[in-house]
Amino acid sequence: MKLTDAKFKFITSWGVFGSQWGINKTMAQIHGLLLVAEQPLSTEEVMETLQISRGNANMNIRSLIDWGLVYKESKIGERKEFFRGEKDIWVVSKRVVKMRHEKELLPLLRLLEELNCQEITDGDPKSITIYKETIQDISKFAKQADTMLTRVENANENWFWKKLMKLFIR
Amino acid sequence: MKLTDAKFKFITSWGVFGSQWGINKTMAQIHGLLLVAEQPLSTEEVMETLQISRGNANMNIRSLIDWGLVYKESKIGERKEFFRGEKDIWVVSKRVVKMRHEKELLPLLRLLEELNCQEITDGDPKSITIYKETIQDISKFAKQADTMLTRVENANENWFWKKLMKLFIR
DNA sequence: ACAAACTTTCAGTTTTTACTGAAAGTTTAA
DNA sequence: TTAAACTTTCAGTAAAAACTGAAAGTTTGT
Repeated sequence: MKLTDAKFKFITSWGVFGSQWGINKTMAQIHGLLLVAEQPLSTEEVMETLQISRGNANMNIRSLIDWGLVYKESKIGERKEFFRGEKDIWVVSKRVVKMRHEKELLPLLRLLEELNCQEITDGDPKSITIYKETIQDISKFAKQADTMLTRVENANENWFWKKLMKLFIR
Repeated sequence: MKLTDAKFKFITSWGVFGSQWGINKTMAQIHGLLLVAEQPLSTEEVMETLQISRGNANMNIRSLIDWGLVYKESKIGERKEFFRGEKDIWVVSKRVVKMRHEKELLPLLRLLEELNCQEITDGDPKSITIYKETIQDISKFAKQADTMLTRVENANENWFWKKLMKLFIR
């Protein structure tokens, strides 16, 4: 098998996995491409390799930069921008965790807070109690998850895995 | 605020959060509805409450059953099927983790295994080495994540949080 | 100040995903 | 064995998400 073919296989699959997470296929493919690229690539090279339009390439590269998974670079003597993928997979996952934390858990916490504060004025008292308990349970859980995620986001790789592995070996 | 309104607010938002994860909006709404329902509900009641068609309700309820988030129940004297939501949020998350583990991580592990085995016959030796290292790093990480997830899936709630909290408080 | 080189935006289009509703299938009771 | 009561399926349709490409915007060197 040729190296190029292996890389293409990786990129394509990375796209599929990405789309199973909330990340769109092209965004994941660009990320995959930059993960296995030895040198930073230009927008043109990304467009060409993945056969996508300029707009598409540009938008998704921006997104990846927002996520902290790709960095903008310039080469001396070149006016074009080049893009370098974050290669440290631990850093990549921390960024993804952080993004999902913010976009998925924090809004839930806010909603639960709001529902917890709302006085329920109308309804069968027993039903109200049951409902409040349900919301309380979910809140408690969400808060614990929040604490844990915050800590993962600030953890150091070796320390994290070492501790975590130890933890699970009863 | 009326109890019914609060519940509706919860259900609608639960749908939004669901759709940010891979779960489709209606599936998440049905789940939300059954989370705050005191009694098991019939397909008809779900259809009516969420204003959705029979086919849609049926399909998504099946999905929820597959995920282990909803149980089928029968009431004596009633021919209809009723559906009860899993209320223990810890159980709910374990099921979701398990599902995502199977659908998202295992296929990645298989791909990486495959790429690791493939002999690369053609390409610059140095480039091949770099590529192999990249794949190796990702593999190593994916395997650790796999081990961890498997253990979470089998963990007991109190034990899990207690240990985890201890772990993170340096 | 100009224009070449490059990046960003966005209206229109394509692709993908989800939903409807009616028809087919299944179960139960008489 | 029949039919009523219920569940499932799926072809067609609607809604949502992603992509294209050309036009507008920006930066840089002379």
